[in-house]
Amino acid sequence: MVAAKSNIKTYKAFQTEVESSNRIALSVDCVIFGFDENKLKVLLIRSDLKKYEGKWSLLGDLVLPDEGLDEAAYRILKQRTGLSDVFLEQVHTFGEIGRHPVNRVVTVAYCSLINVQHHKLKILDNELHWHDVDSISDMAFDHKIIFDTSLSQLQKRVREHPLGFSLLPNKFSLRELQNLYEAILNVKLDRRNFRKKFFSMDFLIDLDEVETDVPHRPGKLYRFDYVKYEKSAKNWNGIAF
Amino acid sequence: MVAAKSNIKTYKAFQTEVESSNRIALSVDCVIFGFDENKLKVLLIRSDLKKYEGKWSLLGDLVLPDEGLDEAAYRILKQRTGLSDVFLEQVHTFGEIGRHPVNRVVTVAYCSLINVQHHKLKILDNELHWHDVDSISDMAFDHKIIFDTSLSQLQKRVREHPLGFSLLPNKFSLRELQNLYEAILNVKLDRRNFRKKFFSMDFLIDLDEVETDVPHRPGKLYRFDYVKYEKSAKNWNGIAF
DNA sequence: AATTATTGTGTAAAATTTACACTTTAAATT
DNA sequence: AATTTAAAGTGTAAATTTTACACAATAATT
Repeated sequence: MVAAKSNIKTYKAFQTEVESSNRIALSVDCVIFGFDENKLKVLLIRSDLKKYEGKWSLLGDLVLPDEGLDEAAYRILKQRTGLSDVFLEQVHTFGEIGRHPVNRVVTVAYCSLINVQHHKLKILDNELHWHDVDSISDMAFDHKIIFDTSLSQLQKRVREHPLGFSLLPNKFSLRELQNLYEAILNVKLDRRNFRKKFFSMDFLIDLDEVETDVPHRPGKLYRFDYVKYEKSAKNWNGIAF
Repeated sequence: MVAAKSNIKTYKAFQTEVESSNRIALSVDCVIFGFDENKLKVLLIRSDLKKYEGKWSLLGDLVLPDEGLDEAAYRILKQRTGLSDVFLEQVHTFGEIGRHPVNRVVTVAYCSLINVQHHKLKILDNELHWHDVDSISDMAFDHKIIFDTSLSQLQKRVREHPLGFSLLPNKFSLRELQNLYEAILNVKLDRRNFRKKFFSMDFLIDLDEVETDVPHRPGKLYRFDYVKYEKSAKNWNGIAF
């Protein structure tokens, strides 16, 4: 009796298949958002490719053979900003044929939110620069598309989860929080309704402190209660404005 | 005067960098959802790796050097189901070090929604099988995680956009539509409120036909107005249940 | 003709969202 | 010290959306 035709491949067979296919390079690009002077910013670097000389690009690197994708993104963040322990989320993977002028490079985009006031944050490289998100026109590679996708996703996420706090200093006033949301969503919000909404969710901790050095009545300062948020996040419906 | 130290790399330099790094293989895996007998289904194939013999896996393949990611996903769908022109959306990219037992393979997951009643649909391969989504336990590789991620994303998407229609025949009754939503979201919905909601959005076309061969009062049949949806999608707030 | 199973329909209460203006406070100015 | 300035802090009513809920109509089956 003849054995039934089998579809099962050995390891060897698979390995051969992988090796014989032309390889594709894999990179990670980070869209690093910050918030400063009431503006949403993104951290960019001058392109290191001659073709894109003078253009700005996202912070990225090839993924190392022995590191995961998230890991690669964290490495880039750490290298470029000195920060670890920051918000980081995969956004989308971009793999159009012609997206890189030299090689076939598929890139996994990550969105990161950092607090630019953080004392550890040092922009180590003078090729790096914080750009206003609304003054970005063209960029190197397909990075404008990646950036646009990431910003859209941030706008969506920030309505569903209070991620925005990652962009603020630990202590912040409600005005700062509202400015942040207005900057991200690019809308004007009603102050009373905004306050009502945020107080109705239970994760602002009143610090019993107030702003200093403001030329008017100072606002109270709060911090975000991550613990309470983690617990209540599931049964919260998001922010409607 | 000495020229300032430059950060600019030539094509050559980049190419060398890419080539010298150990390469990572890239694949695409499709989570193909269907809806049949009032149950949400997913199309799986018996694993072709000896290690996972007897386990089921998603439909995937290595990405070819000259094809984009979406393109690769469409190719797989076409090969396995005979269908083109179906809903397809990238979900997430999985790149943990040990996720593939033989090689370093990073995979881009796609979610696809197909109408299993479609006349073109032929499951060509008898290694393929439609599984109830709620009876899936372990799978080959990290495919259970990929599947869970895709299902969660589907549940979320289906509340924001009426994607569900892709899973139904062209003509459907409101009961079928509700069954679909109940199957995807795994909840019971109020019939009157469900109908109200769907009629309040304007993209059901009354076909002036009714179900046949039902042993009770037949329901009216509708079809989905893709054109109207495309126009009104932007200013629609999603489905709350 | 009666039974059966499901379709089709409306309304009232509850919850959420929106629109909107005046008083309070601290710093800066006179 | 009094006045000015700029933003903080606060409540309510209307509109909208969501939820809960029950009975008459219809076609097929008996």
